[in-house]
Amino acid sequence: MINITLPDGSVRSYEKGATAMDVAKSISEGLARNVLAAEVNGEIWDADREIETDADVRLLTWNDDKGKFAFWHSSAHLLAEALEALYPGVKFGIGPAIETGFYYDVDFGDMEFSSDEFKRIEDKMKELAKRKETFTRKSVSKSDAFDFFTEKGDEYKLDLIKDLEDGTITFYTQGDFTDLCRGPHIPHTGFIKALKLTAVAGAYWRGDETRKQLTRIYGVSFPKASELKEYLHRVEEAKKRDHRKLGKELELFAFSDKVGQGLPLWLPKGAVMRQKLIDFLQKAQLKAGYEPVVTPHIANKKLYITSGHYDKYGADSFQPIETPVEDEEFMLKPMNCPHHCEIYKTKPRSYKDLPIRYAEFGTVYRYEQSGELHGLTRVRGFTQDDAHLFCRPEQVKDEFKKVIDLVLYVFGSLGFDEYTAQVSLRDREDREKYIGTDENWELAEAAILEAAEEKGLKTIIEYGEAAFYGPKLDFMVKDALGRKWQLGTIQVDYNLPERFELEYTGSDNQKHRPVMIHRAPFGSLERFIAVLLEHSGGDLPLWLAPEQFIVLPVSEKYEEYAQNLLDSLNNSDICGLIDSRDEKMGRKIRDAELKKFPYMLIVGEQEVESGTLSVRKRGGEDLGSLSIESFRKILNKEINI
RNA sequence: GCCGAAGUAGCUCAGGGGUAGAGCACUUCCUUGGUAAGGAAGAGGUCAUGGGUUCAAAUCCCAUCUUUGGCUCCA
Repeated sequence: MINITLPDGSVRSYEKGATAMDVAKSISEGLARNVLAAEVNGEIWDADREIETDADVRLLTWNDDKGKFAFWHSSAHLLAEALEALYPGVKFGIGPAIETGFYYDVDFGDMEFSSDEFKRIEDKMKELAKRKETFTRKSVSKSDAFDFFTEKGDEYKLDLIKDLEDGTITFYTQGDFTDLCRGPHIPHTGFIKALKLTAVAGAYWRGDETRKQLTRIYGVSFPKASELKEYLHRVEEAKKRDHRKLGKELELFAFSDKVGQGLPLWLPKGAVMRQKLIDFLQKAQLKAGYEPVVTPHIANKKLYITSGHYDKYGADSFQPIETPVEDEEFMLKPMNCPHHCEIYKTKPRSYKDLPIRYAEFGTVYRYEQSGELHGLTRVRGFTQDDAHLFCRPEQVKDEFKKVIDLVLYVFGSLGFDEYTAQVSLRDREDREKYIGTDENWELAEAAILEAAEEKGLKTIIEYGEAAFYGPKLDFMVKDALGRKWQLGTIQVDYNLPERFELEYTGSDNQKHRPVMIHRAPFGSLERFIAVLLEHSGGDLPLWLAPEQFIVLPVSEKYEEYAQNLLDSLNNSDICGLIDSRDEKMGRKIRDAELKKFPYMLIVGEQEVESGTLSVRKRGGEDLGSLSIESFRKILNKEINI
């Protein structure tokens, strides 16, 4: 007999070799029907894998992320089984579960694969699912595993086996399909009641551009048809918050083929909103001791040769602009840092001057691959809310902490409470690609980790994600569809001061090298606005809305009253307009709601007589009749963030 | 850049080898109104661009451009 301890602390006895499924059955039939896998002593197991010793067991269902993971991973196997049945000779790469759903990378050989095939494959998957095929686990030796896939002719699986340790290799079989797999899997394919293939894409084998590109087929699956329906509904709802759609509807920005791809045009309302964000941050930065500077959009190529950027990115950048007469070459500015270094160098610096903080809303241009461009989140011309801090080495940590405060202030003011703070360090092995000494890197990495720790920031550490010149701390926020984007960034740089030979005179009257910190709380205005739109669904906070209110006269008889109201409310912070169309109130309100005006001011006979205005908030809340003064107070209170 | 998908009126989209369609928006007229669409009439398109096939191409084929889902990249 063995003792199984459940999460609630209760202990039950079972025959040796009992499975998690047996445990579930002993509790209730209903639970047994829903068990997808189990956590046995912290390890995820198949529900039907025999337990030989005393163990802590947690049963996993659809309500556990790990249960979903097993479910989707099994769905990937089901996809592979269907593909093998429909396209004999197809070869398989990897087929994991992802955050939502699963994919499988496959090599169709010479066949061109398109999403037109989805229906056929889905039907086959459903047919196989109905057979309730069990997933059978089997341990195999490395040589047997080699033999199996050599005979099958699947070089991708052989490539994977090559890196596995003998004795740890397992196969899973369902129906006629056998895959190299660590598991675990759900009890049988019948659990998969609803599924949909969602996308097809090219993906390089092992993520390596130089290797063969496989066909990646994405899908989602669910234990109930209603959940698939709900999922598809959620996706549709998320698309309504897409910043590209909102940008068009709210007339914030546009693109033009003639201007060029990835080069956003800011329309009047978008430009107002953008300027408000700039003013907001500028104010906070002035308070925090930053000094604004301005630098040109082009610079001599020599500047980037000095900075090292030309060597690193020159070939993949917009190419130099040549002057008509002299033999000179200029580059479009891809970043502001070298310019700020030159500003630092305009006069000798003392240790007493540091830290120096130069800030610039600097527009930069980068040649991004055409396939990478995406709305406002990935563009070729964008404005960074950039600043460079020059400080003494012992000031790095303190400055870093102040920047964290500023980033959190910005995020807090705009309602980004769900972000990931990612510390990007060097690759653990490959250190070729980084410039600067090991010693400096270690100092910088330690400074970031300590600053984040002292600020109580919950971070995740990514090795190999550092910039080539230094480690960084990035703040990532998800868009409507769950894609992660980097917004705020703080980066330590020991390299540029070296290359530009920046100096200050220390208290010892000796020359010393300052440390540089790059930072941008928004990241770029473009990307920040994109993510802000997706989070707010276009319902911008009052202070950021391009137009705060719209006056809706009940008929043209009240036009003059409306105009007087508008004149007395408009000022530098508050701006509105009148809807004087010959339309009924219902229509005017509907249109104002669609345009996301924070406030609608209805004026008709009652208001004219009493000298008031009737206030409706965006979304429908009726604040009733107010005097102009009390409405102005409401606006001012809400706007002073 | 690579693998898929798409491009028809200002917007959202239907259609599809034989004279280009709808709804909304727009213009004019009627209506003078009270918290999410009042009514009528009108105007609006080289069906992304360039080639090809055909008696005939928006429709079929090829190329290019742009958008888009991924991959790789991201100073």
